[in-house]
Amino acid sequence: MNDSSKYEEPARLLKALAHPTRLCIVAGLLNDSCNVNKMKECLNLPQSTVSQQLAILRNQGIVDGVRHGTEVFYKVANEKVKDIVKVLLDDEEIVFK
Amino acid sequence: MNDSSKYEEPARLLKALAHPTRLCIVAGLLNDSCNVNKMKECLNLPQSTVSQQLAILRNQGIVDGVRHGTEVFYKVANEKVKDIVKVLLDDEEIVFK
DNA sequence: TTTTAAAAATACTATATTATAATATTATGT
DNA sequence: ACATAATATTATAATATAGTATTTTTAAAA
Repeated sequence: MNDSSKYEEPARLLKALAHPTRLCIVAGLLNDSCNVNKMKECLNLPQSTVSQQLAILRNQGIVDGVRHGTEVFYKVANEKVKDIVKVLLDDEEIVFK
Repeated sequence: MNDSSKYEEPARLLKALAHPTRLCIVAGLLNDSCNVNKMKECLNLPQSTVSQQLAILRNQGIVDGVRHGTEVFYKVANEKVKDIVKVLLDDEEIVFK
């Protein structure tokens, strides 16, 4: 039986990843954590845009952030997502710098 | 440099997968090919809906179909996608029947 | 060549996503 | 308490996607 309700959760997960900015964020966090300001510089996007994309990733448990003073450092919080992104991007080294 | 144009193609691929029906179709085609009518029965969706979702998957090279008479048999045409879907769905056996 | 079956394409409404400016929150330093 | 820096939230206009009835195409059978 191919009850499609079974696919709703995994589809939601993929959907959260399926955007160039969000994919770039996750790829950049695969190896090192990073704060929002640095991301926004690297991505050349307004802070609000980056925060919104981070919220979408957070809502799916793909990333999570820890606050250090005024900054929040994000990391990838889902191992399955790490594997998927590595397969998708051919395991290349990606870093925010 | 985290130039996000680099992520546009892979994001498009994920986006095509990121829908319960399309994910279900791809999962169902992982091991065996299938024609549209059988899919539509299994999925309990109108033929036009299934064909539209197949068109989206075809446009990203995720599936392709071969015609046998009036029927078109679809299969997964992208190895990376197979790997991603297996990781995502924990490698479970899925078949249209 | 007309009919029938299967699949694809079209048209169109409803809904969702995207991007970003503006505003609010949270934490720190003065 | 006030100013400032970093991040989050809200509001909203533009654009994209979803679902499906209807129409068209493709191929086979009568």
